[in-house]
Amino acid sequence: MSSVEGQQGRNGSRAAAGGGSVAHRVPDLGALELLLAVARLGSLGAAARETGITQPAASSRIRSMERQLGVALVDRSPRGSRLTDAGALVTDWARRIVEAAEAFDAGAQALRDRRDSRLRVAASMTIAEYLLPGWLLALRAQRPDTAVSLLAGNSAAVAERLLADEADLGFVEGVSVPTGLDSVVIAHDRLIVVTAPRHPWARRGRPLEGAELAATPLILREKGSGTRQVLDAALGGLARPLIELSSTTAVKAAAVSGAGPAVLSELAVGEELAVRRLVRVPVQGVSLARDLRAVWPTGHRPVGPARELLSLTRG
Amino acid sequence: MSSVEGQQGRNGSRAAAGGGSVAHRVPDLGALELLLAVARLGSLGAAARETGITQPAASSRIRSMERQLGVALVDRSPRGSRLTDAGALVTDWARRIVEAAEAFDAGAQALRDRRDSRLRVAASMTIAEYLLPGWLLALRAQRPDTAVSLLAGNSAAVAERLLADEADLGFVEGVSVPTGLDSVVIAHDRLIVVTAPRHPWARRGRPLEGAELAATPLILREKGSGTRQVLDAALGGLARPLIELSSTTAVKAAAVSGAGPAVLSELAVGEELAVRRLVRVPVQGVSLARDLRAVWPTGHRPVGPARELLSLTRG
DNA sequence: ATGAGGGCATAAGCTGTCTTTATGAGCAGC
DNA sequence: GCTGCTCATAAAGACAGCTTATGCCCTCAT
Repeated sequence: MSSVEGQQGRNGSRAAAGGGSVAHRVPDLGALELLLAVARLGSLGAAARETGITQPAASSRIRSMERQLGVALVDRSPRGSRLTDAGALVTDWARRIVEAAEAFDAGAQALRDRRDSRLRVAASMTIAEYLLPGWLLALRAQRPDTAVSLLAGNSAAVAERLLADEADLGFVEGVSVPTGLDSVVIAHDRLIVVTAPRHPWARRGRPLEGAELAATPLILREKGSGTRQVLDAALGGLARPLIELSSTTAVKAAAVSGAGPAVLSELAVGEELAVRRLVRVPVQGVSLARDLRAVWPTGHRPVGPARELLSLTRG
Repeated sequence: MSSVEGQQGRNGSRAAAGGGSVAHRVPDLGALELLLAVARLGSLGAAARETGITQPAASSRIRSMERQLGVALVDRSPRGSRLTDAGALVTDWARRIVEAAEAFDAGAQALRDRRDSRLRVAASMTIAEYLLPGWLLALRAQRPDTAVSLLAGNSAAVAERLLADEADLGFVEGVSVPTGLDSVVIAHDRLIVVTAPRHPWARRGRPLEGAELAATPLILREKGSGTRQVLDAALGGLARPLIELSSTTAVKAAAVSGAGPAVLSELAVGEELAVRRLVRVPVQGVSLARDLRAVWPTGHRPVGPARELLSLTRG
């Protein structure tokens, strides 16, 4: 059993208006990375070396993190340091933050490197938001010195870039492939109907019929968005909005708060479903699937870094 | 070659040589939170007020974030500020980091509040690691002033705490419910077989048979762990380890690196599957499902905060 | 048109945090 | 006992971020 000793109670719980910022209660990324290094290497000093600081700095940083969290994280001994049980748990949670930060970094770097990049990627929003950072991380692991640039836009914009030779590889979601482009399906996405767990639909026995879906006011992206287009097409142009929001995130938030059923990409709600913040409502008789495709100008099969990235996306 | 990989196995992200730690390339949590506030409120000044700093501080912070990333994030105008296209993308990525930080905070706070907490929770590792932070966040949203304490351990330890009245509500994963406890199923988990995308099994046509699974050396958690017990039971005590590792994370990392097939909880690999870092191998004829249950001492139905939390976990 | 108000930028000074260097102390194995 | 590993402590310096105090720009209402 995890023996977690609270250390000292310094109560800095100021109930600030509007919700206190999490930044003051969570160690910064450097500290979390250091903790991961300690977990992996089993020694403060080694972790310090790896993260490029001195041993006393590491020691002090870990200690102040323990003070901040009010929990002992590592068992120090003259032969090294091991995580406490609580420390192991904290480290697992910390790893998620650091992984998110790595994805952020990979993406941000691609946004920056416009100029001299050896691989220019154009992607639709959903792909750029949810999938590309992971791919870029994988690519970096294989080819650390490949500078990538990223341009996000809709399908038409992606096609335009490719045809103007301003991008080497594109990714689009959607039913049809823009003319002038070759493509390969790299994954499947699906729009799904979700509700808050206590919504009546969350407990329905039988799957939802298309007609029922079309007849119910839904939380939707605005007209013109990719997901809305797919939905409208599937329902015959008849989706009834309960409210229209301009970002996937806003739609999710509204659904979570129980405002009503929402229709969203499976990619966007994986986390929410896993934790049951949202519940999936089965649907019958309507095809809400869509392919995710890699695209390139007809005849110009991807080569070099583009091929590398392409192969990553398919495994 | 039995286990005892200790912490070494935790191979999260190798420090990229030359690149340095991600912490230096990613804005700190405060800056990301500020960016989210700007996105939401449409004004630097308003975001500053909400995050409890002055307008010049916000201005400078956003600016230095833009400098750091090399991308313009915000379109300033005398009527307010809107995100640029790149800024919207960056904000979406940033949101993931902040959400992970919020989960971290919720969990960490529960580890700390041992003493005077009004709700004492005991949970098995998998649940504590993957689900509980989300539940705690939801609980905090409903009842902001409920101090929660968390104790993580195996099923037996959870039962022990409950029976000793050292915990109000427990969560266990497993086939059987410890004696002396009432329980309710709150979710279903399943062990799944995963491989790196280029492993031969990733492209098999037909599902794997139980016998085949039992005959193949697998990357596994050490004997005695919850997942290992379920697997052994399902296969008839016959799982053959290729290597045994002491943490879910280590198993994942080994599988991703292509060392072989691994067996893991569905909960642990949601993200990896979504991004195709791992591929699920269908299995036939073996029941790898397990229930996740909330448990409490027989007769003592959860009341107050415990009931509240329980109802959250079921939706 | 003119003043009020919201919104953002700049400059200067202060404060706190994290860092390094330098040192001490505990434990293992030869 | 010596060497090598570990971690802890102390003192001093560097840097980032904050605040206060301004100023400019634009829009809207009078």
